[in-house]
Amino acid sequence: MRRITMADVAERAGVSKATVSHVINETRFVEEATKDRVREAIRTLGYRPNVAARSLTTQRTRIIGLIVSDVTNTFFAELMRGIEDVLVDNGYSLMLCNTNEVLEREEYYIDVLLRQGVDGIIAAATSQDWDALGEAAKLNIPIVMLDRTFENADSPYVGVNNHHGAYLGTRHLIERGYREIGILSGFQRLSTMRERLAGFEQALAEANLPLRQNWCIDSPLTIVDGVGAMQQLMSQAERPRAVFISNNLLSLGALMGLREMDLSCPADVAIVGFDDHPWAQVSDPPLTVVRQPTYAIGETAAHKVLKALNDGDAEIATALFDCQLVMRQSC
Amino acid sequence: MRRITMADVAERAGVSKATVSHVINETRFVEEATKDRVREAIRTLGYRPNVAARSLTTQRTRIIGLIVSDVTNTFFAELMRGIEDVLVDNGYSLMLCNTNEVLEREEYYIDVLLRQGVDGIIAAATSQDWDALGEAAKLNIPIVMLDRTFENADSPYVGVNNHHGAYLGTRHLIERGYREIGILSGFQRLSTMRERLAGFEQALAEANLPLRQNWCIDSPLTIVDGVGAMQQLMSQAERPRAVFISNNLLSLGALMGLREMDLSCPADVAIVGFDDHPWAQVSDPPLTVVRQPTYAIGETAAHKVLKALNDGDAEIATALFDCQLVMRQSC
DNA sequence: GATACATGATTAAACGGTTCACTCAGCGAG
DNA sequence: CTCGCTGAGTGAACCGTTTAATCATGTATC
Repeated sequence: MRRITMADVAERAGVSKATVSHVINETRFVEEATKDRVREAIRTLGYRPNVAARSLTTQRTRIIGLIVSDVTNTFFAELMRGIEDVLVDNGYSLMLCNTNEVLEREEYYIDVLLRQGVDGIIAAATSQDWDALGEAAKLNIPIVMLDRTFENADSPYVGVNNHHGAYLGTRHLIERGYREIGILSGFQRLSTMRERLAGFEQALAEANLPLRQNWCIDSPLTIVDGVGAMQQLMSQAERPRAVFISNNLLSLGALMGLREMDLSCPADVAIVGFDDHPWAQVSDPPLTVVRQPTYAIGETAAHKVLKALNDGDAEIATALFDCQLVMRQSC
Repeated sequence: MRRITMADVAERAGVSKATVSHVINETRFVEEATKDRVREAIRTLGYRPNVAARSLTTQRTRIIGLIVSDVTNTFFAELMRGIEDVLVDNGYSLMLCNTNEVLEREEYYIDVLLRQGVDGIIAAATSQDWDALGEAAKLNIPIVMLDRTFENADSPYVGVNNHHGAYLGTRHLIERGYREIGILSGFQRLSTMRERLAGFEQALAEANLPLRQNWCIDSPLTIVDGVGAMQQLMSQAERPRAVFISNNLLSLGALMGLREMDLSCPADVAIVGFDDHPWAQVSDPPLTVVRQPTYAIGETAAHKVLKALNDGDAEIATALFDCQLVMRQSC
């Protein structure tokens, strides 16, 4: 069965293709009677515009590319939900690109998005410079940096005040009386991780506590790496009494690691994590965490791309949200 | 800056557009020397084919639409990861449609996917009949049902043997000596939920245990509803000593609900959940669950759409995976 | 009655690829 | 010498829209 095209509709309604187009897009005045005939034809024929053809002429696709590093991380999933909700509301679709934090895959995906001709890109990028995203920028495609950014990224950025968040969490540990504090952190190439480490350091410094390098562990942001990192930390001769953990996957891994070593939290070591997670309420122990307004971050990011798309010249500002300390029982 | 088109490449390489196309797609023999000139031109000009134009003639988009009900549910996220991994490997892109389990949104999205001209659809549908997906089927777009299916769905289905999974979980409770067993289940309109309930019932029947209606609670598949459902179950005069929970979000909610009521698991009530989750290992107590091979299910679903796309007439079979009981300490 | 101006719709040229049918040169066979 | 074939490449139609330019009609103006 041949696809129904605009020409079919035009013929059936006894008008020209142009008129059909104008009825559909409301781009010119068309007499009510004619409109009715067109709409009637559309309905009875079951006509559905072909977006490929449309994008070919309009040079727009109403697709936004979303680059994230790990969809199975609830943090990103929640972000996606926020983004997607505002996109649907505005008639945009979302093309998902999951990079697993590997650079080549990110580059590949950016190329795909450009061929696809996406109207905008929201990126929780794993790359740390303009090499990959620069291609998009050159083509004047609006980019919004999500969760992380990098030096010279002149695109708007939507995220949280990581420095302050980590500061908050660490200070909480200090206020609770802990003096020997370590940190589990991720790739230092990620701005979030650098900022959180800095916040951690500031809190220690203000309290005149020493920063011990062997208590600062960097690891990839996965659960298994979290297990390893925590065990590495805790198998030292002198071990910390408390740990600030910069990422929710690492927190989970850390909890598992402790279990394997038969250490308990907070008795043996206290924990404050970054990013809240529904399961953090029922874990053993329930985790004290620094929470980000994740869904709102997603929504905001989406609004920003759309804004850039609609009033093109407007300068889109970066948006930084505040974190919030959620106290539970891990310290 | 004007977009670079195929004509530019052709001119620069001193050949026709046709030749350029053949070089790119390897669709005819082209002399090595000519190929080189073309490739050189592509590189120096930074040419990137326009997929909209391409799809317009080929009538294919190399996009697969994925319909899921809740991206923040790790189960679906993991499914997505599996799907996406095989799609990238095959040069396909993924358009994400998150329905939040609301029918209208699903219908809207299906329409969007059809306009977009996706090549195939993988759907963890919320709809229970062909009303919504039928449109796609009529257009001969391959559909793969994911996780759930419905009566008369003649599309291939990829999921697990839910009946047996639930049976396994319930029997485990019985073997552990529990006699008063309830169930927390979801929308009965979803095939998964019906099948799990049936498996539960069979296990009870085989053990000659009564099925008490007031111990069978149905609720929407969200955490908060899980809290309510568990509390409803446990605030009865006579309450069960064990519960089989058909979904991971409900399990989490149940754990929270117990906590609020100051009941402990497994002392007051034992739990076996459905779907594993990394956090289930560190929850209090670590949850005994029926695990699905989630990532593999996703991969398989993706392979099936691609198969349908490549050898169009081949009959694509349904794939049912087995579940596995993961014993921890909640019973 | 001629001119100008709205009004509502049409025509045709893009948009950027793919692909079918065709050309052209070179070569071997009869 | 002609014919037919082969190998490499070209030309142009087409895919289904949007949109600028144009047109036909009716109405108001002078």
